[in-house]
Amino acid sequence: MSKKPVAARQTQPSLRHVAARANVSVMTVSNVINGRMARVGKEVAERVRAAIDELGYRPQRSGRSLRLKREFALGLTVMHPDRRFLDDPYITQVAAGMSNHLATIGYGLMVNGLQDREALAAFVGRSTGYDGFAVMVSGGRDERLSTYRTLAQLNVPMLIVQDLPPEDLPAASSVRQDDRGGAAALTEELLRLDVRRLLCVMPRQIWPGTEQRAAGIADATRARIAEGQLVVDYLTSHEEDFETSVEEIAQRLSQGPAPDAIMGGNDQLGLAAIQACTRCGFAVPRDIMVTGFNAFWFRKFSTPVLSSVTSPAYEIGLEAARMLVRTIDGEEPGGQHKLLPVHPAAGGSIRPAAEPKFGIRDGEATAAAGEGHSSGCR
Amino acid sequence: MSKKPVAARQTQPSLRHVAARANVSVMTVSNVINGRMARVGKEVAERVRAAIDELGYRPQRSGRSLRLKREFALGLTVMHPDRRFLDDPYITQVAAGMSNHLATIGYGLMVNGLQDREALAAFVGRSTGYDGFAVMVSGGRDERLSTYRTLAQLNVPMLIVQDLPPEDLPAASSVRQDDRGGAAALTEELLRLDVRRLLCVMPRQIWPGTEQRAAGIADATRARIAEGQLVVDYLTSHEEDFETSVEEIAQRLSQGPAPDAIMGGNDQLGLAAIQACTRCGFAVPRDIMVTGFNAFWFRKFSTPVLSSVTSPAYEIGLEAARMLVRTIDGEEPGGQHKLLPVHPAAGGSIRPAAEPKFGIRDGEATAAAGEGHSSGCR
DNA sequence: CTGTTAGCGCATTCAA
DNA sequence: TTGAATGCGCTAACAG
Repeated sequence: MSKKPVAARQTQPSLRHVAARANVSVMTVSNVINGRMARVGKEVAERVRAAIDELGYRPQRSGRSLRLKREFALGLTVMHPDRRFLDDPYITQVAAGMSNHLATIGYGLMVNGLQDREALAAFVGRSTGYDGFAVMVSGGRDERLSTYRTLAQLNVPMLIVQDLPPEDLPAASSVRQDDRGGAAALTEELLRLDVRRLLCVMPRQIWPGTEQRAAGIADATRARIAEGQLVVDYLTSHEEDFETSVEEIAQRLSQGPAPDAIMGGNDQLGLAAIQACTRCGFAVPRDIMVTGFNAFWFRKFSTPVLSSVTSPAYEIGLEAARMLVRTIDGEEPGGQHKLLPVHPAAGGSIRPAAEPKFGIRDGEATAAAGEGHSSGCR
Repeated sequence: MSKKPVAARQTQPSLRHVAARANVSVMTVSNVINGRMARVGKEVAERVRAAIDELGYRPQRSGRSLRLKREFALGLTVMHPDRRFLDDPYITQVAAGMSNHLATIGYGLMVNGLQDREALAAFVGRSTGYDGFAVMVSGGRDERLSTYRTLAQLNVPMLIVQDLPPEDLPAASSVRQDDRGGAAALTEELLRLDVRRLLCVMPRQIWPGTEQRAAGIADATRARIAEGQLVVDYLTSHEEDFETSVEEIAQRLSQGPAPDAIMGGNDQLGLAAIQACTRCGFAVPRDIMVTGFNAFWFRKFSTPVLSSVTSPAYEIGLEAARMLVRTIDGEEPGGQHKLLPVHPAAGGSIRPAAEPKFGIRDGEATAAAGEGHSSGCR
């Protein structure tokens, strides 16, 4: 029996209400809820559960958080100039992976888009409410590092997606996909098909991943370029405005000597390249081969289906959530770095002979190779 | 001077630490932080601000939440069988709209995907931590209503996106786009172009919006069907597997008499229809006209660009957040219902003459009509 | 203008 | 096995 009368409340019932109703102390109710059945008699537990049901009681996060110094939530912070920051399949897959993993352990995911440094400052000044967060930042490396340093002031575990932290943030973890290796492997595959002139179309809006892909292409082409066996051209294009991309690529195609292959820095640009080829009268893949990167669902919207590289974005989200939670739980220090492999995504925009030889995983590549073939425009 | 010594803590500084450092009481610090400058001397405020900066203090949400009975966060709950629930442009735009509005008022957005009723039950049993939530549910109407009823047990303001609540939930609000009217207008436009046989391709996975679009098509065709001037066929197709959709539509095209137009229940299916037409040797829009719905960015990936209807999904997110917050603040009761207009999104997959006459907004439609024309495959 | 008191809901600690 | 006391960080209400 509680001495203090329970104040009349319009709001949610609390432990006290349940305790009063079940004629037990609040601690007993707390123990029942948290499954500490060793400390509660069976009959009492039943009574408590009945009271919980009758009152529709659900534990209130804020009290629990205050007591345990745990928010039971992670953040996903995206620094990107477009206000529709979420409208990017990469980000949504990471978010879905995080959210789904967190749901299994009773955590929530808070998403935040920061359009500029001003929003970043406001965010850092205000934000609490999670135990750790993952961050995805667009822009050049220096800009990104500065953003990471600012975010580190939040003073909770931070995990960087698709990028490495600067050395002065040893506590920051990271999860990346092997963009560099994947791009190199893809490039080598094209080179094996006698590509002598290659056009790389990179997005104007830089992300860490696209930087790495450019590096991978450079890795794979350096020797041949030196030998004079290969010419690599670059074109920077808006990925946001598809039609503009198509025109920019088409214009380039109509100017100089035609490339044997076009590598898009992502799938959007790969699709734009296919359209540009078609528009200029080149057949894909016969005259020009085309590749994308990430193998998102919309790569199938082209004819032929865009050959690409499968991104484990969803798995990155899962892993990011797992790593952060382990660090928060003190099971693992910060500063961990994971690199997930990428796999070839067969399509019809590379000449078929190439597909089975791509990458390490012969079996999978062969199995997947059939995937795109039925969609040819015959 | 605080009597109780401030315990040594590894964690974040609290008001007490700041107060001790600035030699003031906690309330003064609180007042400074909350901008109640009328109650604080100018010099003292400066000293407090200095202490805040030196300690890197940020207010802790849980204490504030506990005291004020406010979580300063909204939820976005998506009930959909695919674990990659976020991988849908409609949902991401709603989420971005909500998140961006909430950021301006210091609120957070928590996203949740529920794959099945089991996850739903777990969610309802556990979830606290927001002051209200928006919900997007796929499936048939009865299923959806049952989901809304279950979610209503959370006992915080609920706003349904793209659907109306059942009558026994008068407190639930909603925001929708005018799918029915938009689909009807689009259909009428096609009928004006002498369509005598129409094929509607609807997704297998139902959402409230697709249901409404089907209703709109029925509205617009009923009379002509009765007069024997029009035949409408229906095809249900997976939108998830693009290649399968293309094949299903192509098969239908090769079976019976060819339709004059194909209406896709969404943009994915519209794109699939264009590919199916091409594959079967029909020119779009000359032989068969094709439409989609929502006008998401990827509609431009086809040649010709898919004619569609612009969805205000982002604005729906903004409005959802605004309405929920107003209800939470007690400025407005629940049970409000908003319907946002849709607009034609000109493309090349309807014969050009049609575009300017579409819908109400002649000026806008005419202006937009040029948009798609340059991308024809000429 | 500034300080004191009290209590939000919960779980750890200790006592019965 | 159960209960009572305590305090996490914060702010409304009131006292000085």
